[in-house]
Amino acid sequence: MGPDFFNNVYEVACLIPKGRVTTYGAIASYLGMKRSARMVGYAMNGCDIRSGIPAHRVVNRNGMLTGKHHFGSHDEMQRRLEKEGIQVKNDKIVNFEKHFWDPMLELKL
DNA sequence: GTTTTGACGGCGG
DNA sequence: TCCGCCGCCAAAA
Repeated sequence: MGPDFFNNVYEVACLIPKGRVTTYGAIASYLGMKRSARMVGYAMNGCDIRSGIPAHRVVNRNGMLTGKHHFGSHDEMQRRLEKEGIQVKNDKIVNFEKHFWDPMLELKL
């Protein structure tokens, strides 16, 4: 794990399996900053969409694509998710719980 | 320096 | 169930 929070966020994001998604809060919790979910979002804001970080797999706890405006076009995030087999309706992931990937549970450290 | 602003989430009414 | 307030904390203004 890198020394700074931002890099840790990026590392975890890259570990999200294709076709799965997680939340800002789950990542924050995994990094020991449970109450700083906003910082995770802020960190993702700093990441370049072209850097290869699958930021589209990170949504808020309701499974809503709140960060879609940070992608090239408004439907870019949704398109990427659907491309991985995740259905999105009204900016919300269908069967969110089913696709949810909890780093705390899968990585456990 | 201080103030505002979020890609959030928990809790109370 | 739905809605709104509040704590969180780093960056930008």
